Amino acid sequence: MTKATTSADPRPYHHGDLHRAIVGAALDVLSESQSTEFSLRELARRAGVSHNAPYKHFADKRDLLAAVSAVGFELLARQMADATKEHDSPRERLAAMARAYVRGGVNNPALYRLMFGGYLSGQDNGRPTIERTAAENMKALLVGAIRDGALGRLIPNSAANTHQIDGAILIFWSQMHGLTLLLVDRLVGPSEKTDDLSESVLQGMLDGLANSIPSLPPGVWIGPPPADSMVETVNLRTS
Amino acid sequence: MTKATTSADPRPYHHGDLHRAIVGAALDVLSESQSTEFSLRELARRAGVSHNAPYKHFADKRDLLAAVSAVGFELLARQMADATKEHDSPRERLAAMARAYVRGGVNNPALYRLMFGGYLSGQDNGRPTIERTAAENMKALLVGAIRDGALGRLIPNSAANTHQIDGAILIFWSQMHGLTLLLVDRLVGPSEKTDDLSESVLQGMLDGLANSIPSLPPGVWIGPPPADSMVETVNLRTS
DNA sequence: GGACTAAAGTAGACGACGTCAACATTGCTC
DNA sequence: GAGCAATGTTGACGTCGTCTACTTTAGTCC
Repeated sequence: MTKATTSADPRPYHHGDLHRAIVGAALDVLSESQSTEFSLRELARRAGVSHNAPYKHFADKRDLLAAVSAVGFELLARQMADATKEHDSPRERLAAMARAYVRGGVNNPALYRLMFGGYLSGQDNGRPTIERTAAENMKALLVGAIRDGALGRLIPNSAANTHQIDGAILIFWSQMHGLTLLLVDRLVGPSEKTDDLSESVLQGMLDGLANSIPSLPPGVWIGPPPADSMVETVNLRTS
Repeated sequence: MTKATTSADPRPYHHGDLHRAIVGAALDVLSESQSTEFSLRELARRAGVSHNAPYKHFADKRDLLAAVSAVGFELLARQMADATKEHDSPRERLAAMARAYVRGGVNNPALYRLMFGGYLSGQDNGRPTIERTAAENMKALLVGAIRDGALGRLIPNSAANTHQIDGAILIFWSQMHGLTLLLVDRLVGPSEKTDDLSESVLQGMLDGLANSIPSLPPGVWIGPPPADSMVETVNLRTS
């Protein structure tokens, strides 16, 4: 009976959904302060909870950051998917995706940097699973658009074409990723022209891809690394 | 006379060149731990100096990080310049630059992330001067290669062509920057194929640029933002 | 319906960190 | 050779991530 359990106590001992509340607070802080260096304790404070409560939901700070990052990937994928809905031609769908992608990064640089900045992906134990699947989903969107003919011709989903599609995706993704980060880091600007820049960079890229899609060297992967490439870093002491 | 000043004391009270020593220690830690989260105190320890000595040479941690980042830019520019020396054709010079650029990032991800990661460029008071000039130098290298005909034709240095060159640089830079970061974040791999990937991505890009160099929208800048674009964020209380 | 248990939250401690202020030592200048 | 500015040291403060031990609550089983 340390605190009165009077009828209208607004704060019960148990929060109810602290996991979601903490992630939400992190997203808030991220977009308010635009800095990736916030403290776990502040998130707890915002959620109206003791500084140690989050540890019941996240193993450590990195774990929390991974959850936030995963939400970021989902958000971005949704924005890209939504953007394509308004268009029919594959070319325009891809362009809309590009705009949405770059815009997503520019609108919330801190979140984008968290997603791609590599607090995660530290070589000790690769990118957390929750994040990997979110990133995979995003990649699937691109595959669709390119296969449907964004490059001026259909690319049926055969084994041979897989390499072509991967080549195109690599170019597209790295181009947009690079543009986004240059904008975010203010090495290119101004960011009000984000859409124009996306469009002209995309145009230059498509001109190249329409002529020849470079075939990637064998053994290359795009997206989160395949599981077998991490065998040596996995915990082997389960035997 | 707190400590004996005996003849062969290996550590004099004054270090001699602590500034350089600290930056050097930071570069060491960065490439050893591959984490951008090292402590000022550890650098001091490595330099064999009290935890507060660095403050006589750097205003704060951010200031130190900026110095390290500037060295990173200089290093990268040197590697790019060296790489071009072995080649005559503009196309090959640009390709060598691309390889050197991507390789530089992949060989020291933590440093590359520090350079572009945005501890700096926080919107409070833009990127530190020391870094800006280093980044400008790097950009100048690209301008040279592209002007000299890397796209298959000479682009004389006229005012009209400036926009074309900037368009080409934007595409080139964001493409290589994006590829580098995808490799660094292990979203594309394996990194042993860095050179192959650089080459095929470069090829796809040049095919596009050879056909049409997109003209950038007016008012766009590439490289560190022009001084006048930051007027509003500058401290105005000096009046 | 009441005891038991596991989940969820709290309290307090620890060492490390960035930074500040006060002090000590040294090298340079007139 | 005195004085001063530059450089280094010591100790302190508040904050952080994380650990351990304790308390409160919700659900389950007889």
